[in-house]
Amino acid sequence: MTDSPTVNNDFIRDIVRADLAAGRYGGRVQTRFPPEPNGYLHIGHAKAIVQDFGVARDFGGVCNLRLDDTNPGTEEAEFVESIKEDIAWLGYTPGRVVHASDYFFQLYEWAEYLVERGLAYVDDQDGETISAQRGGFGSPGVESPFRDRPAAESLDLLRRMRAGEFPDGSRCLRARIDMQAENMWLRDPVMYRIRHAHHHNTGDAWCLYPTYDWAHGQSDAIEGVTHSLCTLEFDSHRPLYDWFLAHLPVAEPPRQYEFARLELTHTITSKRRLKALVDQGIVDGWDDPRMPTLRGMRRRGYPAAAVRDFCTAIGTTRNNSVKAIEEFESFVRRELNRTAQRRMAVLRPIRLVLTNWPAGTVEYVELANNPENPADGTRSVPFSGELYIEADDFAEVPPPKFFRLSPGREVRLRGAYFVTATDVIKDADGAVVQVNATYDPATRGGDAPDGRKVKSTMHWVSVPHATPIDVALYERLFVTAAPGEATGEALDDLNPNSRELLLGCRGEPALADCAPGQVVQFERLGYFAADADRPGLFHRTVGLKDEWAAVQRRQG
RNA sequence: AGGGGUAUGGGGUAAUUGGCAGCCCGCCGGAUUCUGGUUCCGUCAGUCUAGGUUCGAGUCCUAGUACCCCUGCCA
Repeated sequence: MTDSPTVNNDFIRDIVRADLAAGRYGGRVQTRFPPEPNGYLHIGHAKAIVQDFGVARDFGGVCNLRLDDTNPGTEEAEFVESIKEDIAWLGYTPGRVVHASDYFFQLYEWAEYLVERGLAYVDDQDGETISAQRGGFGSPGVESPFRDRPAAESLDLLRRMRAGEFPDGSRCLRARIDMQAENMWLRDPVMYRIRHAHHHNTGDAWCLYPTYDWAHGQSDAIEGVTHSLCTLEFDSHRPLYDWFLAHLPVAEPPRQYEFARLELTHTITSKRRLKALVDQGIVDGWDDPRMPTLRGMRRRGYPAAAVRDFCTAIGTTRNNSVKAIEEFESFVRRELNRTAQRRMAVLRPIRLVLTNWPAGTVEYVELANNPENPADGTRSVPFSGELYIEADDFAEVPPPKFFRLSPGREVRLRGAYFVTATDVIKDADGAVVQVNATYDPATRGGDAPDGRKVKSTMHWVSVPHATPIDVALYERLFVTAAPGEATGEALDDLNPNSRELLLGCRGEPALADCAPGQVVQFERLGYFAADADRPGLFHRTVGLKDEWAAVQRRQG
């Protein structure tokens, strides 16, 4: 390929800088984000969006949103709105919102221009024949018998095609390039196909629709795009992109640059496979929190800033690679740690009774909403002599390096008191159902006047104030494959994920105040997002770093 | 089969174009801490293979190997 770009983590900006320095495009930078409106945007698109809009922003240019709607069979107006919303959620504003179909007329004029110059011709053969004639890798193609028909004849036929005289698939317009070319896309590619179909934007004005290759570069040129960024699979299309523009009256043609698409472990970023999950009812829809769609991630509580930062950090290269989902999660955690308020909730409760607590007394303790951000203020949480604590926070026989509650040991209940376990009550099976303890009234607020320390602080919920809340837990982010696909990982991940589990208890009045979509950190349990539509339902956004894994390891 | 692209610690990604292989995630260890979280510090570990050029090679040359993309009237 010509001018293969240097590879580094931001080679596109290097190119733009060089173009600017060379005075190309009059010092102007313009990009575009060109999704086909046939599905919802996902994490893979986020990388392209961050790249397209980011480059424009960094160099004082604009980035248009261009709906690439050249194929009326697959595109629906329904998706156009969602695409606009998702881009806005990510924090970007298109310079203009345009459609490839806005350029259908100009495209058609340019097609006649090429026909008149003998650079395009109408082929009367069907698709199967054309495909067979294209040849294969290492073997040349066969020229169409219509390749050398007079320009006037092609022009006449093209006009009649446009007028609707011929049925679908009966003829097509082809660029007249080179049937011997090593690059398949140069073997007289199809420019126009006949489709008597309704188009969401142009209605019934056309029965002739341009292919991607005929529409894309030309749309870029019409719009004033300078740097046309796309994914690596279009690398082999670039000579065709350049060929069209070289033969059209375009002064300073845009250039196409390709980068690797984003892939994540434990995730699918194939529109086709995501659609299968939706269609088969495996997930609730495109905005199911398990989906790697922008809508799914938003519902799951991923901050847009985290998605943006991740896409920026992974850089833009020409290396195919699969990013670890853990790295993405680390960006989500970093952002959420700054912004999410803290709340207490107990996932697997065990009862803790303070035997020396004055019966019937309730106290309120003040807790910081977010130690990372004091401006978030404090809240009052009810405390009583009957509490739930995390079952894992108590061990009748503490293993080595276990610092939390066990008989005879003193720990702190966050923001409240020091407590010391005295004895346990077991059920018929010998399982601990209640831990009895005493509290030290002098330690109110969580500090001992005599300066003694405890090795652990634990979260708790007052039993009389506890309320169950729903939490949708996901074992791992998203899903890995559509059902029935032989990846070996598929449904195992999905089954436990899709269940909604009861998370224990709610003791915090402020929990009820969670706005739809708000993310909180439940102490030591992870980050949870309040569902936008169902009050009282929380989705697990991400766990804390490595969650309990480190604990398990230490405990052997 | 032909063409193109890409190979750097466990996972990613840099290296002023021939000059001390750096950074992020992760792991492990330490310090701080009202949660074993956060924050801070530190450790571990890498140039696909085989030759060659050179004072010096991740970088240049030769020959291999592996993976990705390309024969839609999809984008």
